[in-house]
Amino acid sequence: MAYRPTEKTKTRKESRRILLLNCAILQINAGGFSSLTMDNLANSAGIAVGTVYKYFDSKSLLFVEIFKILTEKEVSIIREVAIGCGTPYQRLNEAIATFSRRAMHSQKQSYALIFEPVNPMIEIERLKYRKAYAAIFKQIIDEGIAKKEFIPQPTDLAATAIVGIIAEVLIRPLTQDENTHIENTLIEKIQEFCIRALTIRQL
Amino acid sequence: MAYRPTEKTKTRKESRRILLLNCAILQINAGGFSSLTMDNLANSAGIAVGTVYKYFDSKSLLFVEIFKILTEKEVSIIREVAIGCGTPYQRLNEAIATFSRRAMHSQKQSYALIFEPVNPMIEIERLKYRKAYAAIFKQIIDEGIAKKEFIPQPTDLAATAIVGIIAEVLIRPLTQDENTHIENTLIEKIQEFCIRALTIRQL
DNA sequence: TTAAAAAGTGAATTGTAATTCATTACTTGA
DNA sequence: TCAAGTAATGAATTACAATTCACTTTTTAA
Repeated sequence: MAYRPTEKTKTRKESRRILLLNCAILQINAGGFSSLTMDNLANSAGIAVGTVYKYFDSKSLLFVEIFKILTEKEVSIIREVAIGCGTPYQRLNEAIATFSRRAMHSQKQSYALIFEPVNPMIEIERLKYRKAYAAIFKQIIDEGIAKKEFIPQPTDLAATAIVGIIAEVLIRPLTQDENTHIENTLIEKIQEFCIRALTIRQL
Repeated sequence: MAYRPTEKTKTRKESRRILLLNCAILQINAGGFSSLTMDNLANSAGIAVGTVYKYFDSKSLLFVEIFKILTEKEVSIIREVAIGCGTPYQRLNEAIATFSRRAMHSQKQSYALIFEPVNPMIEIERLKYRKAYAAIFKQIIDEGIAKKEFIPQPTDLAATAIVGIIAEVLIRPLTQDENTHIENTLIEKIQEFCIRALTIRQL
């Protein structure tokens, strides 16, 4: 005999949820996960703290959802490149370059996704994220070995190693915010290092 | 006309300080940095919380001191190996193996030192720690290039890459505590991957 | 209009752990 | 033995942010 949620309210609710996610992502891109509190999220979205809890049961769940949104996007972009055209050699180089370029263009975000200290729940997601990257590299490497472009080797390890190299060489230095100067030949150097480890070279 | 600290009291104070550090390290080895609170530290040392503050001005400073103790030890062990006898090739392999073996033998500790989420003050120390490792690898690689054992290449990057590889391939999997089975050929595989990236191979 | 349901509010509560500090207990040299 | 200085104590305080909840406002359908 009374109130029932209608299309209109459902739509409004959904768009508010998205607004909240967007505000949260903006904040994370500006100052990392540690800078996002339920209070400042409510503020920036222009609603009350209590209301945030109508949309997300807890901060942890909110964080996990955001983490998944951001990482799934990144992973899918690299996956596109990886299954694109070209030889395994070319696609590996392209995948490394794309991963690196994107990291350099949103430094705060990639630091947050790869390195920033987070709670255990997100740390679990982070592991999946890194594994997803490795799986992509592994596929390219397997194919490259099949085509005799790459040396036979444990491909799981090689793929994981590449993720480690990019993280350590390119993303970790972003800790020292801003002033870090990254040479624009760095990506090429990373590619060359990885390729040397993978390919058969002619003398 | 009265009390002055004597040798005896100074000695007692120093040994208590060391006791506290040891208790703290035990706790960290058992459950990581996150498991150490000022309360349980005081408990395990058998003293009152307030007393801990007579020895360490804050938890952050205590943590930094512990972090330095642990990492300086690790780094100095690898450094020994690195400046030991043998060709650059041999010493690189030995340095990688030592780093890896030590990590595998004290899993909780190496995870804590390399990956565990920590406060910003320790994160700064961690960066120095990783750089110290890289510096050791760099020295070996530079020498190897001079002796034509390794291919000329940006050695800073190669050294950092090796740290990234070991961290990602070997230490990060330790996150999933205990049950993680690590093959005992893993170290060899890491060595082979790194060597391929560095050396000139005969066909 | 109106009553029921849902959504929104924000001050108050809770949880957790670091840190303080008034008080008590030792140590020392006279 | 005593007075002065130092060390130890641990309950109370502080800090900080997540979370709750009694209350108000909005929305809907009869």
